[in-house]
Amino acid sequence: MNTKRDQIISTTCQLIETQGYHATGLNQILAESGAPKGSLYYYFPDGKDGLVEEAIARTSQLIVARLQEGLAAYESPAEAIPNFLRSLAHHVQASSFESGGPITAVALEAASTNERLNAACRDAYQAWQKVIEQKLLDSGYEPVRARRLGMLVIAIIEGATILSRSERNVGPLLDAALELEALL
Amino acid sequence: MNTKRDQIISTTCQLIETQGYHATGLNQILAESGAPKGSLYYYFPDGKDGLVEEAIARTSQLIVARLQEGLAAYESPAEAIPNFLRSLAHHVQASSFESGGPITAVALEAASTNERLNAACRDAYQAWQKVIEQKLLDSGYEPVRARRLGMLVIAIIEGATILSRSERNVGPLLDAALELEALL
DNA sequence: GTCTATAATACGATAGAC
DNA sequence: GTCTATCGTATTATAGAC
Repeated sequence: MNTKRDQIISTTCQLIETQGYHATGLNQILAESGAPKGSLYYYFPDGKDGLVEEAIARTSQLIVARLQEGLAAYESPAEAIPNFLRSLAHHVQASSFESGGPITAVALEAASTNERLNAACRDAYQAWQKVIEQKLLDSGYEPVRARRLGMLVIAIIEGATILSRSERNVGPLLDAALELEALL
Repeated sequence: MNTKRDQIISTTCQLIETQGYHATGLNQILAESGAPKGSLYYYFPDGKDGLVEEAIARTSQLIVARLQEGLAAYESPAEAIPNFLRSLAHHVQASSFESGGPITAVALEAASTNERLNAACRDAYQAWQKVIEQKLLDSGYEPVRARRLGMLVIAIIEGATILSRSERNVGPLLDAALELEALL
């Protein structure tokens, strides 16, 4: 296991979540990760884009795991999904609104200008939607609706997180959880 | 009326919508707006942040107007709001997925790092939520619920737009419209 | 109002020594 | 694996001429 390389990736995950892609410089990544300054292009010969692509993929897997774990805690999706939003609200507040929506900024920055990173974000979003969709299928939702709701839940999480971080108030995430209880 | 100054602002609106804040340089703004190179700090003595702050405010007003106009076309919010999402989907597709979520990227880039721009985005989001909330109040929704749904609708618009731009497919926006019909 | 010139700094990336 | 040094190019911003 290459722990230095790992450290660079996880620092990148944190910085792009808080600041986005363009605001996060390689110098800052090196400095905060404590990695040796000469090692970046040794570990990531593709440069910044290769590094960020890996960071997005790692974040994607982490969120999939968190989603699966959170949803497994309740049998009914109508309980499990709103409670996942509440745990997310807790996480956002605990980070002083510096975390939440770990790839959203990059997704928008890259959507029209960087096909490689756009693809990485698209894959992440689709993976997250699938976890929700599967939970709904397992409890008997019709396939078409399960797919649609999988999308909607991720969209609501993204949107409510943006509003919560912007207001520095988790009200939007908590209110969204309430409305999802009514919808599911 | 200062049309040169206006041109700079509207070019800035378009660029931050497509690319975000940090990816949009002053040089690019000047070049694409056709404004004279020496005039930027004459019109915007506060520099980039002052300019972007005005761009966000202008975008905010434009969206308020579009929302009010769109919602006024149908008496029932359960018709009006989903149809607004459909018109938004059309707009996103017509722009080849370069438009949509006009301040989302900036909101996230600025949330933790630029209080001035964060405040501008927060004000915009609150203004948009109020338009939805008022439409719901007018048709008899309970005040607490109207407020909550005003937030949720904006969150869904933000989230579904992100997913649509990321996938280059307006399916998420159209599906969200369908689910909002069921919810409202 | 608009221009040029430039300061001061940061960026991503590469080369070559060790 | 890690280093330093550096290239080339962006960035925001300012000073001063016209």
